Amino acid sequence: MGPSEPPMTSESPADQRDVRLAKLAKLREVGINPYPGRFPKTHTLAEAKGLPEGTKVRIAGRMMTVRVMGKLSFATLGDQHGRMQISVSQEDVGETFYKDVWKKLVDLGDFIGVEGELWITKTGEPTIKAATVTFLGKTLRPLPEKWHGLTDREGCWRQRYLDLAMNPETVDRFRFRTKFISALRRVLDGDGFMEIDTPILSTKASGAAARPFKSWHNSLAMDVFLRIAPETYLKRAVVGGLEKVYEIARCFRNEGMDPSHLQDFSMLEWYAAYWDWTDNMAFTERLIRSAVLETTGSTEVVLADGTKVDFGGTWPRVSFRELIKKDADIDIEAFPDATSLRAAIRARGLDVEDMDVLGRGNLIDALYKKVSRPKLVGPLFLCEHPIDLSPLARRNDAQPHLTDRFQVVVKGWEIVNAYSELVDPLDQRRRFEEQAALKAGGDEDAMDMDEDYLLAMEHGMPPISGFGMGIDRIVALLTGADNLRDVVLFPLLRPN
RNA sequence: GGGGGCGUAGCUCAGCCGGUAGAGCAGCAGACUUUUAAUCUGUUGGUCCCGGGUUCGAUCCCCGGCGCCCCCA
Repeated sequence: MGPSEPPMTSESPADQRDVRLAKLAKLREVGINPYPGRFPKTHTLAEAKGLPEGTKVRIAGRMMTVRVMGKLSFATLGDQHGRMQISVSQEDVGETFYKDVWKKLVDLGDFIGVEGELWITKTGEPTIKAATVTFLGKTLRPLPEKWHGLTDREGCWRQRYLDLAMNPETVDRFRFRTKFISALRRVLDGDGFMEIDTPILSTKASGAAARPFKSWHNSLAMDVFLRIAPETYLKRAVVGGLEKVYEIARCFRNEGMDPSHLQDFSMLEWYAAYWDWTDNMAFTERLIRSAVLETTGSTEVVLADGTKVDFGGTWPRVSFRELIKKDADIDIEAFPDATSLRAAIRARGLDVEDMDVLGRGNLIDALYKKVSRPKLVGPLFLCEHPIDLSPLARRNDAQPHLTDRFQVVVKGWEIVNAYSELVDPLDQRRRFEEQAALKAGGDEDAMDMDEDYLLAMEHGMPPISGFGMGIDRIVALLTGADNLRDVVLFPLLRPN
């Protein structure tokens, strides 16, 4: 032992990390590599548990608990799929190894490999009787407590690896996320959609009404923005003749955070040529229903607060106008501009954030979010959005002040936003101009003019219907999480 | 932006009316060949989030700050 390593005696108190550093040095001293290169396993722990007695196996995992009783020990190993008991006896592994290595140098949290055969203890526990124990990775810090695990919510976010190592339900939640996304991919791929990648960094944050993150490209010497949506690029692909495309796109919005909004999040977007919004609604119901059924085993889901939501069958269609009329007693059709609508909202004694700077579209949206959305359980389709709320959506043929658009709302959360796309380049130009004017007037969520996208549009678009879904949100709903950070492995937090 | 709450050992948590801190687990030393939150004996470990203030004395009261949560705008 070197001079810098504290002796492990009760007279010389040491930090648990110091104790483990000393053990690490000791391992090397006795010729054991604490960090070997590989360990071929024959079975996962879950697999090994189901084998017949007497089967020889090589298994590996992290030491989760240990019970040393003189010359015989039991320990629990943990791997990605479960836990399993092993037994280590002095008789089998030799007195020197047992006393000097197993009892003195192996800590909870260490990775070990075990070669041995399966037996069943008198309490019926399938156990691997170790013929050899191999060191696979020395830990320098203790794991959280074996019984309670890591429960501190902030701790789980900041040190997700500990949350994963200690709490099986956390692993289950993230495994669900992965399975759900694969289920979505499977339906889309099976329906002839092509998965493509579009830029995350671009010179224009387009495709949604949101504030972007801004950065600087050194060698091009220009501002770049992190995408707020993949929309305009996916539509450029449709211009090029890719008729059904989708992307699972990480998007970034430099806006307020709350339990249902993160600054970076995953969105599924697709675009289908020759479809309209009603085709899209039918497909949306089918996609979500089948992904939910496949991953949860039912179309009915219980949310974090106990509310039951059923994704089966046909979901109700509710118009934007009816909803606001019902909840705020305001008929938005009667107020064709922001000024009159603002007066109507004030006359009902309602207050909406940033009321004086919002355009009519965003004003209606803010009103809906205040009076209606929190009450919605769903799943339901919210339809007939006003045109000034939907700068990229197609105008309805019969009611030109409305758009062919729908959202899916579940428990007050917007899960999906979709519409028949605007494919008329001249109409699109006018709407960009209106948005730019709103932005100049202080509506920071309004959109910028996007000439490059207009150029693509002018080369011709077929009828298109598009769709966007917040992956994090639906996964949170389906897993009973009430904060999106519970379904993101490593959420952004201020440094502690 | 406003209001409320939380922050104590590696982890989970106590801590009364202000008297400089405890438990369980983990760790360390020992006993123990069928345990599984093993048990038993002994024992180490603290920037009580940070900085001020009040006080003879502050984990506790006051002010400011930091991190996180919840609610509201």
